Amino acid sequence: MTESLTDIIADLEDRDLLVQLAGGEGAREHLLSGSRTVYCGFDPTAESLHVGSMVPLLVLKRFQMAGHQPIALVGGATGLIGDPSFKSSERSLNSTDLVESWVEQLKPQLGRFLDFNCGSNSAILANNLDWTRDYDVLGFLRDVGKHFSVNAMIQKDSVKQRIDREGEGISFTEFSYMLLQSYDFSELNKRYSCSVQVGGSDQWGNITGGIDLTRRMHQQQVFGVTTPLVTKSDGSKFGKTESGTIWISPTKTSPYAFYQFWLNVADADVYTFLRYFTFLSTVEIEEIERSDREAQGRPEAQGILAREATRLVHGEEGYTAAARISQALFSGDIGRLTESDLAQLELDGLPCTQFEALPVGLVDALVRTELAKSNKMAREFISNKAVSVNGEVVSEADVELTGSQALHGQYLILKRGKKLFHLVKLPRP
RNA sequence: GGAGGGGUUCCCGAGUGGCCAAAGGGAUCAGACUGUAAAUCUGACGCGAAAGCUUCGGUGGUUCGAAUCCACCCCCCUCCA
Repeated sequence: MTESLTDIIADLEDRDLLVQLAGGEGAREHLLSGSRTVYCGFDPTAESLHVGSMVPLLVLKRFQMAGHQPIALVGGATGLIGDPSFKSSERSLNSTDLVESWVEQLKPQLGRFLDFNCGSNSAILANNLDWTRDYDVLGFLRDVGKHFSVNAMIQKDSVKQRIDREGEGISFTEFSYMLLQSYDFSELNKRYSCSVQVGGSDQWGNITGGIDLTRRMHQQQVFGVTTPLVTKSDGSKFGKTESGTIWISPTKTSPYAFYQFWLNVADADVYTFLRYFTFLSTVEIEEIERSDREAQGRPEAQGILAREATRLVHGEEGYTAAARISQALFSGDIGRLTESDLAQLELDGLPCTQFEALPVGLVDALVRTELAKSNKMAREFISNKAVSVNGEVVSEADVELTGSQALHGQYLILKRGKKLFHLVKLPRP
């Protein structure tokens, strides 16, 4: 498999996915002259990865596609400590049980992006708890700690605000994080001859720490590649919507919601995101951009991005289901949906609530379906003409939902605002 | 252990006895305009239909009345030991 090496660095540069190379001039040459082992770590800070983690993860995949061997590392150990990099305040520690369960949930998510069965550059899944759990304190301080200068560590940008800024501080626990991540790199170098680490640009300090440590402990020159942190043109935070974080896990964010997230990406960001989040070639992406510019009206790019990203994360089936729901709900005529269309929407993961009996006041229904947080909000939405039932705007707060309105005697589609739908299911008459 | 500073509604941040459900900004939500964009404008933003009720780290207290005063406790920060 090593014979088909491509220039991964050129590819990353092309896609604006390369922020910095660490480890000196030799990095590109190193990657071009042979199949290398490349690692990227993901800390368990929740039960699922979110879209923000996709950039480095896909970069790892890009390395594999370019002929290198990827190691996806789950931070079973580092997740117990907490990375202080560019965090404005100390975080509270999660229990070991919790972190352990998150590790188990992250593993399959990481795995699905990489190929574990492709010969010499098959992916490896590792957990840094494996080599830190039984490391004794004195040994660690003597072998690893001795190589770090606190003077240098407090100069790092990543912890500067925690040290300089009035009103903030940093515990020794978090301060030690860098030692652990650095040690991971040197350990992976020893175990797997891993010579490249990929990470977001916020990981620069931790990566260079690992490069130095590996040189000191094993006399090996290793390298780092940092990827951009995804930002949005309007300055708001990437990966969050009104309903919260966009997760990879289908139980936390349905494929439909995931698809909608990408579909709603701003024009100003969409071509950048195509480069970051899809495997379409830059030539294809430029072509999309050109044709969008020439056509007036709605660009194609969001649809393509949504399709590609959803396929990557939720597979072809997830994508078709998501696209099918979107098509049904946004193409207008909700009243024309057939009974099986509606049943399919439910199966496809449109949020759905079973009601036991009718009539139910509309205000009540909005609260029960979580389309409104409180009765007060529900009333406000109704009076703003933001609520519709089966596609018909309802502006009277005291309206009751009755069985006779139900489509095919069984379903009601509630809509709040322009984009939020909820299926209400009634017992069969 | 000592000295000092601080903990306000999602976030930042005013408020230092009644006019405070608590300024201002941000975020968010809805509407108009649109392309399920962006920008802009309008409105909402503790709960309640309302009367009213519950909030300003916690618990008690002073007072006709407390986010504001007092006591104790918890947590954070800075400096000293």
